[in-house]
Amino acid sequence: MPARANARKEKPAVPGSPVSMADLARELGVSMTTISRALSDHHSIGPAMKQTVLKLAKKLNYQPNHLAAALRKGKSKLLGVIVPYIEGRFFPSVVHGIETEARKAGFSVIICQSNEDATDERRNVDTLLNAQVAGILVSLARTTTDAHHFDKVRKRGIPLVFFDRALDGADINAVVLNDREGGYLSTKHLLEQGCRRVAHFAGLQHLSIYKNRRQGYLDALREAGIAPDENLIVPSSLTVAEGAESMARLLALPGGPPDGVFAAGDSSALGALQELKRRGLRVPQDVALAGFSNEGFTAITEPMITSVDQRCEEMGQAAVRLFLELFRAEAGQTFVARQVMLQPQLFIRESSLHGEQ
Amino acid sequence: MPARANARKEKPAVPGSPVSMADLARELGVSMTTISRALSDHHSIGPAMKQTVLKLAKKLNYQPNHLAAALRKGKSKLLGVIVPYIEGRFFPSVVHGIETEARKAGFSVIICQSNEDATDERRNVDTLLNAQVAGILVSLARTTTDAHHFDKVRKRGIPLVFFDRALDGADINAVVLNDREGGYLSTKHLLEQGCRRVAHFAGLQHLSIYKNRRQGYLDALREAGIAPDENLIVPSSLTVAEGAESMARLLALPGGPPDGVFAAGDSSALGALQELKRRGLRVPQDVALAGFSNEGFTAITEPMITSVDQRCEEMGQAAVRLFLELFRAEAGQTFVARQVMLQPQLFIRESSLHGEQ
DNA sequence: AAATCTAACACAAACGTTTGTGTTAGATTT
DNA sequence: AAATCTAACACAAACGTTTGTGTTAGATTT
Repeated sequence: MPARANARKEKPAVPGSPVSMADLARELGVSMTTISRALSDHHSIGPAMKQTVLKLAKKLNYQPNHLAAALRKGKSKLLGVIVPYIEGRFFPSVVHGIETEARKAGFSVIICQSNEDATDERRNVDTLLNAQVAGILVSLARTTTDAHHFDKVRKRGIPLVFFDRALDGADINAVVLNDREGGYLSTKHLLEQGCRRVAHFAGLQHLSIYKNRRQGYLDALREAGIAPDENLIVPSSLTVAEGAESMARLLALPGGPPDGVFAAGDSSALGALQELKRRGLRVPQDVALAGFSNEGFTAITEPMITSVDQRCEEMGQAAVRLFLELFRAEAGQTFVARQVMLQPQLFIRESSLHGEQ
Repeated sequence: MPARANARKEKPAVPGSPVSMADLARELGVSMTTISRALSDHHSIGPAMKQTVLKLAKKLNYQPNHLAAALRKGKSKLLGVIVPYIEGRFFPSVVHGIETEARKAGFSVIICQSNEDATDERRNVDTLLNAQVAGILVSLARTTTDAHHFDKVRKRGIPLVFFDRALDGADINAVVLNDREGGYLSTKHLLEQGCRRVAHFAGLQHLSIYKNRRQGYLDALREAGIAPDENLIVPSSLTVAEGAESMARLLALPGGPPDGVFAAGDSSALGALQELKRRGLRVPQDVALAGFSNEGFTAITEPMITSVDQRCEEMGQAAVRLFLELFRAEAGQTFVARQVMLQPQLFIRESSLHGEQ
């Protein structure tokens, strides 16, 4: 038997429990230091010993305990993600992108839902901090106005990255879509197709994404020398039902119906489409339509609906990359907060193509 | 100053770092034991002391370190979930159900994607074990045939629950949909609508879900006294394109076209619908259609497509509940493996309703 | 030949909890 | 009045790592 070092009480390995570094050390008659450093490829361990340790680790099926490592190092390999909900197309796709990109860097993602509720969101933040995550990626709940619960995160020096729905201000890290550009491209396209009275289903204006889409719409109008008509801008919750309803109201407008609609959400564009078809109006000949989000169903309806793609997966990836930069720069000094803006892509489909019909 | 107990080296609290139990103990001049037990409402701590500790914890904004607790207790509050991917309707909804239910019980969920790849799945299992999860919920990758990587999980005594896509065998815990019943209900409904030649788009037969849907189809035919016609059973990857193609082939059948189709997936039903419309055939008058999964688009197409709902969220919830039972019974002896079977729900829509058209 | 360097390891403390086992003072029982 | 009990705390080890600081033997330099 070789001399056994650094074993405080020389316990035998208990068969059922998973094998630890102590087990490897005992087996080889070396210290745990050597095991730990051999496994992490430290320079002070000889190549022969490294081989021996690696081989034994494989043979005994040693599995490192990340919890213990995280506790000691003060840094886990967990990445927290808070989304309003996991449904529809957008958030699942972003999460997909996040998980894929995070795993490449060796991080596991813990996912939380805020259910669009600020209180739940606050609880989520605490949960993630208690789980000692290395960073937090968050898309704000609709009801979040007070953002004090994120102060804790910064105070602890934990990287915080917003995606899609971010706080205002220049001192935050965020990945967002250029919603203004999306609104601009969409409206400009409708105008190029010959529309002169383009209406807009506008989302809740206290959310910047909807404010920006509206601004893009206005910019495109101005560029075309068309004065915006307040009657054509309809505040909306952007549901299917409200889309249909808004469409009906627009058709009854004293100034005449619009010849195009840019909806800030696909569902409301769908509602409008259904309403138009019910009335026997043709899309796009009578009214051209464009939505936002590039939901799966936009390629299925008849006619298919033109829409703005939000680059969901790229957004997730970009958020993780930004986190990684922050994480790695941590040791350094003050990192300048950065906003990454993704460019939207307009998918032109039948609902807006006059020439093709 | 009160006497300070149990402080090995009497370190002052360093301002930047988060407050620990040691800080609370120092502040109150009691032992960490008292702090820990006061916070966990242990009976050997007096009510007055409990109040004092709780108040101070709140005042100093003490946040427990779950990692440390998990390390010491050998039990974390993390629940691992492995899904093939996070997209479409099914898996995001199940994950939604899982997260909601898990959080109620104080668990956080770590999510992994296998990308339908057995090797990734194996890696996911290791990752989750290394993260010391309290349990694993998994829906198998399509390519998984060898399931040895789950042996480790059992050996460690960690609850393992399959959902939707499970291994065969009676010694596993699983929550699945009664796919046979789904196929049966769907086909029976088509027969009741007057169909006599019902075709079936069948998925990959090595996956039990598709085998069972096919069996349900056969059962319904037999019950109606109709001999199954092999020409009407089309092996399919269930994509939109293949659905259209299969439909075209069926229409050219020497024995005449079918008057109904039960597709094992909604996308292929959509493909069939599109093909029929291209050819000027009427749905459901010429050919009635029913799909499977109750995807969002089934309520949007014209006509809307009849489909079987898979109870995605209930499945997630049921999987978590089963995990919790296993988790809590752990201390006890052998738990008898259980299979929970959810009953599918048929959503009848225009694509199959002869009477209504 | 003495002094210095380097490679390759070991010591031991530390991360922040939890918990089985003392210990003490006061209350209760005999 | 002595013995026993209970309430309310403290001691100290432990979970499985990581890491700054020794220590030693052999190689290299002066």
